[in-house]
Amino acid sequence: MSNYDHKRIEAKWQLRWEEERPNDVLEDPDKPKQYILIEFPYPSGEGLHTGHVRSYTALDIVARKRRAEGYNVLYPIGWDAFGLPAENFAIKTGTSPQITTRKSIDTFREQMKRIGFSFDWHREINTSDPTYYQWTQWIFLQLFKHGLAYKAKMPINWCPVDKIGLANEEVIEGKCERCGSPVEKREKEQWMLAITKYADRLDRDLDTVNYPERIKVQQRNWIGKSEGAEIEFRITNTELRIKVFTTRPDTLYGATYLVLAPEHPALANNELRITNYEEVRKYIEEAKQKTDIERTAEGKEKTGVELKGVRAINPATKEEIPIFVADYVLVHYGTGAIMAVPAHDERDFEFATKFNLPIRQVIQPVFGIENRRPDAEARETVTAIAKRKDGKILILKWKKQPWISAPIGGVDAGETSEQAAERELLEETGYCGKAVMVSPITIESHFFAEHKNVWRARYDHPVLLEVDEQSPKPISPKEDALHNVQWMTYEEALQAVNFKNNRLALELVLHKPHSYEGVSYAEAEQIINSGEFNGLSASEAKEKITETFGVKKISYKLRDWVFSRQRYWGEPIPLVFCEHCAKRITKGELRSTNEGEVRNPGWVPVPEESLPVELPVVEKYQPTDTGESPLAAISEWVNVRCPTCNGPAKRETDVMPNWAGSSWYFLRYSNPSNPEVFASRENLEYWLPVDWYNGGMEHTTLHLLYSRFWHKFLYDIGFVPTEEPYAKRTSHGVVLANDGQKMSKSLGNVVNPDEVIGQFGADSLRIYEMFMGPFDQSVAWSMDNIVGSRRFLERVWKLADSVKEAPLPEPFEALLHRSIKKVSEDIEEMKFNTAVSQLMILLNEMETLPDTPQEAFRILIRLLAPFAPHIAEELWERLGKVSSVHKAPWPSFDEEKITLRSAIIVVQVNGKVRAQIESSTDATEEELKELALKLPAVLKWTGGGEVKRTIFVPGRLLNLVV
RNA sequence: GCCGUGGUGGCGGAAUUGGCAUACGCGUACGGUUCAGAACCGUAUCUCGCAAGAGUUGAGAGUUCAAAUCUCUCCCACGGCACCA
Repeated sequence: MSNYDHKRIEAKWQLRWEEERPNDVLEDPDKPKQYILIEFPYPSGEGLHTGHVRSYTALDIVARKRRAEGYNVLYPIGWDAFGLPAENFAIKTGTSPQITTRKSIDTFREQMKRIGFSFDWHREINTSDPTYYQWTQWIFLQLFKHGLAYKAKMPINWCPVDKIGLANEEVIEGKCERCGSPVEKREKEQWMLAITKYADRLDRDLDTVNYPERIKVQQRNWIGKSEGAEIEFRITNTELRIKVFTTRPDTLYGATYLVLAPEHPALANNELRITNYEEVRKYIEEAKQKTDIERTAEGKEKTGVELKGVRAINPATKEEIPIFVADYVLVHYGTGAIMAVPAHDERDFEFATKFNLPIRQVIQPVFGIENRRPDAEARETVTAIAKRKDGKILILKWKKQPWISAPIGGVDAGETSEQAAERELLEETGYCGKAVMVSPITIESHFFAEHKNVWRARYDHPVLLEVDEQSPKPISPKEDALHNVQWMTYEEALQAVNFKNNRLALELVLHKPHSYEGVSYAEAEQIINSGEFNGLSASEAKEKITETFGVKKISYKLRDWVFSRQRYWGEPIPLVFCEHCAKRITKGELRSTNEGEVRNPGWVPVPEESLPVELPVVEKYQPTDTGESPLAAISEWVNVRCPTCNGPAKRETDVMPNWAGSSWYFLRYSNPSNPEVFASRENLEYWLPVDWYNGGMEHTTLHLLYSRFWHKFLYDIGFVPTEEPYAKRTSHGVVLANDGQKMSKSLGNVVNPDEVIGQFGADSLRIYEMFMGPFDQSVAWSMDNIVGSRRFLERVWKLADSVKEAPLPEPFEALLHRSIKKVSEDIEEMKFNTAVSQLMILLNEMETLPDTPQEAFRILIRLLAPFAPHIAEELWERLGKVSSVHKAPWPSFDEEKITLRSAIIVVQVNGKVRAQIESSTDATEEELKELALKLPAVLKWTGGGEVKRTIFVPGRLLNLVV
């Protein structure tokens, strides 16, 4: 037989698939469905990237396997075609994005077909196609109508180079994500989407989906939910009140000053009647001019100005406390104002130290703290020891400075998951060791700064010893969850324990502080305490203090989505502004049931039947310096009639961000050419949710969150049948260049898949990309290693020559069945590298057989088919099959046949391998022991001595302890 | 600083209910084939040691008959977030 000629074979089958379209699917209610999805690419001018190939091949394998298992599989492809590169290219060359995009798409499509992906090409979509973005605009209008889109003047991140407003998500370390230049702040009218209204559900519903933990964690962090309270502070000389948000209402008695963000509205026109307003105004101006990097680049050095002539009243202590403006407080979080509790917050502590403000502790860990090492630095792990009512103890750890972030309930601050589990256990069983409100003492900050260990110094140091009922022994870290303890005195402990490695837990039993330099405890208690809340646990205190002085409140880090781009190459926002209607709505002459119109007076939606609002052809793509879209220059497009009053009106010239089209594309795949609706209910019900969605980690906080938001909204208004779009999400690692760096044009280390295909073939490329390393980890490309994959396929090719009707030898049959199992399971777990490895092992074994049994070879080909579809198809045909290998059912395995009848048992003496015995799998311990003790290799090490103990793992191992 | 992931031969990596560490592939060496080379085939390939043997999974300790895997104390790399009260 001829040599393996990948060019001929791949061309032949690609042509056949093009004609026969085996992967175009129709909805078939009688067949179970599988919706397999990859993130559709942005069709850049650079062509397909090896990273695309890795991800698409992986899910292609999954899709092909699912088809072989009898599922009706939807594996679609499309183009996320709006985006900056095409527009920037247009600015440079004058070539319209429409043209460059079309060209790029053609290239991508050709490249993909050369790799043999089993996409359903008849469902191809393109976000920049008017028949597609018509529906993007439609969805936007629904958001508008439901009051989730609003125009707001707000400081936005402005990139002076790209001349574009950026979403927070697009600002990386204060720099523009695209060009890396420092981002400025500008006030700009922007369309916003109220994603924060969905914050809670976006967080909560993560429990219902199958995403990797790290994605859930990242999303949760991004949403940043925190529960707390809003508390009002009265101001001395005005009627004004200032609201603060805090997660620690239990520390209210320790609030010794207030801080407002520079942008806080109460500061705008000296409403507070500050006597040093000039100074304050100057500070605010300075803060505004600072970019985000500058604010953080100054390190942790806090700045601020006291507002003279006004004071706030702490509602709990009734004390008058100073107010500051400082830029360490952010406007857009909480209420833009905080109550500062320096004793229990690092930042407040730092500020208070610098400005010499009182620091007042109000929370005390109950059972004290334990230091693993007596000389431990402040930032090391500290441990709280809690004693339960039944006498058992728990050791809880956190990594914080105990006197600054006093642990709430022992662990809340910075606890690990393990500790959380312990806490839950605790809460169930009930223990008496939560932090309590104590009568606090006031110390002056200068004193505090000099004596940081002062709180520790107040405790006595008896020793806690873990004691087994029978024999006392020092605490073993392994069993530190729950155990019986007794309490010993320090002297007793010294005698019972050896101090090796200081592995002795010192319990710092809580005592009332003895005395203080200058202030006795008794005196301190007189000065201030937590009043009627003394003695409560911190969590109880939170509840009660919130009830008494404020209201419960939940805050999120997530901010509303800046949805406007002053650009050309995007979906036009389908709204017009009508001066006339604006006036009538504000005056109340015009009533609208449309929440968007009410909320944004004068903004009128383009009627749905007039959609799409098509992107007009322009001559200049350059955005203006004032930040307006190039669309603003086309007066015949801008000037329209108002859909409501038919008066003169102007179109919105901003376009949508890239994220718009990709927020719902997976819905369109279910019904891609429907002119009536974005997708029919029927088709959505058949295909949704997406069963398996793979993509990059870089999209976890942007695309993934945005599309979940849109989906939930569409669910709420009754257009999609599921609350979550994706049942399962996985992510791929990045393919790096062989130098371990990111592939980039400027570094000249980009690998072009076309070249690899030319030299080695698409099948080799696919196999290599799967074999190169764990799918979810980054791997560097290697041109040297790819030959291994090529050789593997060549050997499969050659083996076909020796295929005969031949029986399966017994040990080989076991391997065959084990291989089916391994490959099947590995695909499901995305362990493609070991799946390929198993195929290699199987091939190696087959090569040692005198003849290649037909049956075994056919199974090999079927297992190989998802990975290397072309060669598999060709060999399948050579075996005389008329129908495609991709239509053949997935091989099944027999668990019985996997277990070998005989096995090699490892014999250890004292845990070291000394010999091997070949025996039947079901041999008993006694039989094997007898055999083993006759072996010279074993005798040498047992020395004929008595075997004290035997450990036996059936079918695997025998360990003799002498 | 916080959160997450990872650290195993010359290289990519395998092995996780604790049970033969280094599967599979690359590279390298030697041999075969060849006029020669490429390709291909075979053998070898963690370290020390002639060998018997001993050591080895980022470092150190612990638990165990047995640890890459579990526990503790550290170190390093990568990714994300970063004054979020």
